[in-house]
Amino acid sequence: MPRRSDLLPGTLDMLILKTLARVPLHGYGIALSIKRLSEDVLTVEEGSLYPALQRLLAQGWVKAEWKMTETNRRARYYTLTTSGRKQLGIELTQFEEMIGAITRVLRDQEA
Amino acid sequence: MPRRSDLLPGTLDMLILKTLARVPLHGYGIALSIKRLSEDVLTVEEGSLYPALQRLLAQGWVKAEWKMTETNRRARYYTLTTSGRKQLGIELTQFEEMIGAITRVLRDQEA
DNA sequence: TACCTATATATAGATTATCTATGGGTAGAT
DNA sequence: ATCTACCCATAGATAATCTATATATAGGTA
Repeated sequence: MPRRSDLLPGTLDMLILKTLARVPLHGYGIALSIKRLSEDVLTVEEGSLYPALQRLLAQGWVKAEWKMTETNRRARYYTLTTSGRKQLGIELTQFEEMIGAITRVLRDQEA
Repeated sequence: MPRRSDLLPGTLDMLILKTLARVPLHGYGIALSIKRLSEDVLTVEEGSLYPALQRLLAQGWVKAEWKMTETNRRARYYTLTTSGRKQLGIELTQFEEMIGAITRVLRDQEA
């Protein structure tokens, strides 16, 4: 059976960085944002989300800060760093190049 | 460091099925075709290609036959089966849905 | 002859990203 | 009191890809 993923593997970090490029958010909020903007097509599972945030922290692409939410809960807010913004640009470029290449292969007519 | 893949993970089977939907080919020919049509962006490594072909065989989405090439070599030619053609349709639909969803998340303006 | 390059198949093992499952905990509403 | 939505996090399983390696041959060239 093929891998029925909730995400296209390799795109999660880019999606998170892009989400944080708009506004700092906590993990749960990031997942909600991606779900809503994707119109429920993309679901970021907790077991994917938190390890991804650890990766991004370790790379220095985001920084984290504990705060209270508007609903009065402890939450860890993530903010994009300067190098994170640069990384987002790199990943967007690579992604577009990949999609362009895949599209060429999927086109019907031979070269 | 992020995973610098030669492919977007999760798309290889679809690319192979699509390639075989045009014409039966041997493994090496499939890799060349994808490389050329993608204009050298996508490189299918041997260690990815042959396991993928085994998967597709095991699923019954392709069948294989040993033949001689025009250059007089033994090669295993793969042909898309009926269920393989159906599977290709499924994967194309899912892929387009995913890309659409990712594009919505990557758009600049909030919903 | 010997060598080299392109053609061709295949597997073992490492790496890594994702998912499943689980655990902990709180605010506010019913 | 209980429930739902909100929040964080990790362990272990699964699966797809890559790196490295092995084998082999056709045809051209030094």
